[in-house]
Amino acid sequence: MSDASQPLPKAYDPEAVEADLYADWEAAGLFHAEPDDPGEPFSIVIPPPNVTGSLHVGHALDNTIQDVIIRRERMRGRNAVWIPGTDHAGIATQMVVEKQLAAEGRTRHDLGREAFLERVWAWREESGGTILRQLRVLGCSPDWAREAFTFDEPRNAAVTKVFIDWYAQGLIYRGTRLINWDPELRTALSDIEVEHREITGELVHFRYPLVDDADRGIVVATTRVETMLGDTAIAVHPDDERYRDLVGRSVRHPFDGREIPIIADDYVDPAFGSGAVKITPAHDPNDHAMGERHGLAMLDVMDDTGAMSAAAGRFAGLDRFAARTAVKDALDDLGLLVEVKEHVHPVGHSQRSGVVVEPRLSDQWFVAVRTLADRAAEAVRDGRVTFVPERSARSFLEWLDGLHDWCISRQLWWGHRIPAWYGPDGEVRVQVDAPDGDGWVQDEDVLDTWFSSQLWPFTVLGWPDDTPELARWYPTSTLVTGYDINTFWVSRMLMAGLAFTGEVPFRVVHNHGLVRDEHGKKMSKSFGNVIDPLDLVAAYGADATRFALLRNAAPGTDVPLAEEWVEGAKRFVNKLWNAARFTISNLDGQRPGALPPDERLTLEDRWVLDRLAAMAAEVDAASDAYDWPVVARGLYRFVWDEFADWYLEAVKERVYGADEQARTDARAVLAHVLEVTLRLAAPLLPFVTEAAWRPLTGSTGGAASLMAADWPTAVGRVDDDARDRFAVVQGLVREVHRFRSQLRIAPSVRIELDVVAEDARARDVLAAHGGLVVALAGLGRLDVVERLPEGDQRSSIVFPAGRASVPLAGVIDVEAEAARLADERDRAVGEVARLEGKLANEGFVTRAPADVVAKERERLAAAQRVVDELTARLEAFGVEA
RNA sequence: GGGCACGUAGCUCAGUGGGAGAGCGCUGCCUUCACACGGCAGAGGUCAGAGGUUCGAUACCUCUCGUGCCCA
Repeated sequence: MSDASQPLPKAYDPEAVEADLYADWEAAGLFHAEPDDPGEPFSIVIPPPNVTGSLHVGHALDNTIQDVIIRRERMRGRNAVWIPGTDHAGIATQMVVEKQLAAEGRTRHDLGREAFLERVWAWREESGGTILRQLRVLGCSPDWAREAFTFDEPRNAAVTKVFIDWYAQGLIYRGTRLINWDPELRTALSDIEVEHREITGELVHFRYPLVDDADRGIVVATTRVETMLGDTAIAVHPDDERYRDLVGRSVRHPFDGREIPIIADDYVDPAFGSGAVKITPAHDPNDHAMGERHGLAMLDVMDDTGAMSAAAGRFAGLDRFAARTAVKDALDDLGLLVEVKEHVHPVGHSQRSGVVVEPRLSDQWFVAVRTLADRAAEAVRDGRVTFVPERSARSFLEWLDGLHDWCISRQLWWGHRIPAWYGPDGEVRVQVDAPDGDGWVQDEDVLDTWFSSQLWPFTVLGWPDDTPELARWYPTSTLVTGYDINTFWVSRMLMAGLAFTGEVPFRVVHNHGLVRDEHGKKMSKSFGNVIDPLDLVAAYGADATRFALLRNAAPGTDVPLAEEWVEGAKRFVNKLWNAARFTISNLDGQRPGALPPDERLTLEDRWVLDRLAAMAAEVDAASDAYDWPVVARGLYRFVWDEFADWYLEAVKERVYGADEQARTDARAVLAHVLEVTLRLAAPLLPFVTEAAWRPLTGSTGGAASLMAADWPTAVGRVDDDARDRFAVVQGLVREVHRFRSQLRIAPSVRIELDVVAEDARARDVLAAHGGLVVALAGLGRLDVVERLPEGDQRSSIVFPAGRASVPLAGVIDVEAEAARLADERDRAVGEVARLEGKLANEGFVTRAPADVVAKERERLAAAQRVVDELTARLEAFGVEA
């Protein structure tokens, strides 16, 4: 651990401290919670990443936010637990192992189900869960002892119970329905595993000849012409004059001679294409619905690989895309092809394999979601669950409203096997073990991974057993996830949670956005703009990586990230480190403790305590609101612009001075402010704050870590008077700096100043704190006078609370000085004009609030003063006004 | 087509019914005893456009244009 006797390094070195600090926290048990620990319960469950995954920048953001929340809640004294784990990622994991097998020239079928599963488990033991280990590098502090897996034993039993219970309640059923089929992976998918992408394809118009009048036909348009092999109707709009006389008649299928009826249905859009639509109920969701309305035949013309089946006649065996071309050519040969146009349209792709999904009739298991979704929606509407940002709730509700039954069976091996048994006489039983008697065969399929992860918030706490964890930490407090996951997972947890526990699984859903590159582009390998969070940690440290992510992570808003911004965050971390280093090295062993009595606080002490109070209140409130950019900015501004830039500079006089009492008092305030600041920053920047806090407090780590310190509340003290008075000092100091810079006066030149104050307070401040101004502005002398000395060897500085006169005594370039004065005056003249215009407006003076008008009048007077002063000064230089 | 979000400095973003801000980038000066991963100063903006409300609009309302996302 850090050794307080060693001098602190000049530059903060994350690599030198992070691993040790993390190990120390973990060894001290600071991540672990028990249900009977003291404090109000607070719990978070991790959105389980795929066991196959490795940490990408989206995970880094999601888990950093969770870590910030849980660290703060621990410091607030809550009985806080953060439960980590992974999901078994049915398709992804199976694909990983199948790929390995393919490299050996084998398939899973060569191994057989049992051996294959053994192999997947072996892979999981060895390589799975990399991502959780990577979270440590980021400083994440979940309760590792409670790590869970969606496919481990306790979760397994829960999944089976849920399936059996829902089946008994009629909420799970088996049926032949149109589902999304992945012909590559040869499995069903749920609606949400289908991504719609805009594709440029062809809109093919072709003619179906009428049965009773072969010279006449009806033209239809389609982007998937191969599906015409499965057409069982032609539909037109009932009000469409063009086709009115055709409804009820039939067309003849050009390839197999079938007669296909022409029907009328409101669903048809007369304006699209020819106004007539071919209907393929076995291969299109809308057509399927129409087929059910009209009792049409369902003709399935494809097999499970996406190739045309025997039902496709002469096209049998062709892949669906080859068939598309072949059918088009065949129609052309028959003179039935009318037109082929380029057409951009959305096409469903498998999220897993990337291939075009085929809507297909199939025997699958489904969850009837209507009643579950309605209960979930109710919980959102009555506020049992709230969303941050609130607007997320609205689209969530709309989505729930349109939800279709959920296809939960997958034609895979890796996953929870469906507890359904088929008897020799066709009987179906849903139960844990095989029914008595011979000939019972278990369903071959497994359940969708989401079917188990929907149970995550309560199964990780021990459900269905009645555990102390469940009693204590359920419902969980906050779920942190990207808005893109609301439909996938949040909705399902809500439905399942309400169904099985009677309570919502979490009280708050905090949505963050997606991490993008610095121009808002999605990160993608093909685009080459992917940022690896582990590279960031290696180069800039975990704290800087966390800070850079949080700084732009407004609720529900995408998070742009660029490597150079992380570099910027690192500079901030270094700034904090050096402010701490300065403080600690000047304390001479003094520890943070009580502040000096009020009467011994100096102006800068009172000011910094006021700023600290403001920052602490802002950070606290913004943390409650999950407004991370405000939290990050609040800390940044205080540490850099207030504590380091002004307070540390101001306090040096006392720290380096000879007055023993003043030095002790200054040290006390310094130590106090730094210590509170470190506590406020600790959830965001756990490493650098801990590394500074230990030498500051003399802590040796372990249980006595900053991590375990109290979250500061009601710190500092609001002090408007100190703020106003310090502003007088700041205003003058800034103007002196400007003066120097514009006249190129070297810092070594000690400027001497005679100052006239505008009012009594300013006079009082300048008289009492002249020394402070002298130190901060690098002056040789400061005298507060009643009247400024005259003379052409002097120049003027106008600052918000007064005017100053500077003897130039030959050090000044007269031309540069004249230019400076003219520039200053022009600025003020513009200001005067603007304000005069405003105050000349009758409406403004009579209708605006009196205080606003008064303020504007004061501004005008001040600007006029500047103009007068500078004009006089310019005249002294011989410049005409 | 429906819904949501968003157009403010070169880039990424704050912001408020009454004097346009930050970080990065850029320019100049400064190696002053916490920090050159630093200090000080500076340049840079018709706050997308048009109407409306108001004494006053970057902010509130309407429309237009543009961008992104979700759903159909």
